Amino acid sequence: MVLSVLSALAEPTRLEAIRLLKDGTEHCVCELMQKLDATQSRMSRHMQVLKRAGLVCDRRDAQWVRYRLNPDLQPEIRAILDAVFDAAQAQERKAA
Amino acid sequence: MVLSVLSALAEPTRLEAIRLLKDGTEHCVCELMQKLDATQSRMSRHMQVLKRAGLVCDRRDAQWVRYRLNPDLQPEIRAILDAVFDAAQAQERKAA
DNA sequence: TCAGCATATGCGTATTAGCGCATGAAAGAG
DNA sequence: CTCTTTCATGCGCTAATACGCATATGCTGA
Repeated sequence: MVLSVLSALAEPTRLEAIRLLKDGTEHCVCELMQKLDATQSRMSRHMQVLKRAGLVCDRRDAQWVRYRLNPDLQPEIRAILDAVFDAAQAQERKAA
Repeated sequence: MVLSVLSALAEPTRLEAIRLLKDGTEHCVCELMQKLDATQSRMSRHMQVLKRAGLVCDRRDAQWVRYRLNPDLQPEIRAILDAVFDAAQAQERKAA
């Protein structure tokens, strides 16, 4: 659902998480919380929101849970992500 | 700001309002509330949110206030809108 | 089995969003 | 000036969201 995708992205920490995951590789929660300066429970819950929106999927790997961008993401949803980060980047360029 | 755009779009009535405004023409609040089955105050407030997000602008015309898509919308933001409605349309096709 | 690390979640709380109702404000008609 | 139409907004309520803290769960390794 497009609406749940938009709500999921409309939060700074979640948007940054997706930005990190957009490199296509896996990232565990502990890495994300460090890079995004979030507490553990906060980060975990945000990742649940992204998961429920279908944007990411996770995999248990020993003690860790590895999150990655959902590889089966519909191309149209992926296009939204591209447009969003493109716009964010354009903002940064303007600010500089 | 990309985040405020995403929050603004992450609500069904507002998203539909933008869809209506995407035809490029002006629409008054009374028309929008009829087409979107919203009360007057609800519709008005939703339009304020869209306006604060920079997505629409308004113009007083006699008793009416005509809303239209912000003509100075940054191309990158417009690209988000296109991607969002493209995805929504793809959803509908899948449902059918 | 126990200790320890990584993650999820129940719970309580604070903030925010969305809404209806009533009212205010702008503009036209008579 | 008054009445009507159109739209915005103050107020109060409710629901949803976000958060921290504490705890539970899953896994590893000694």
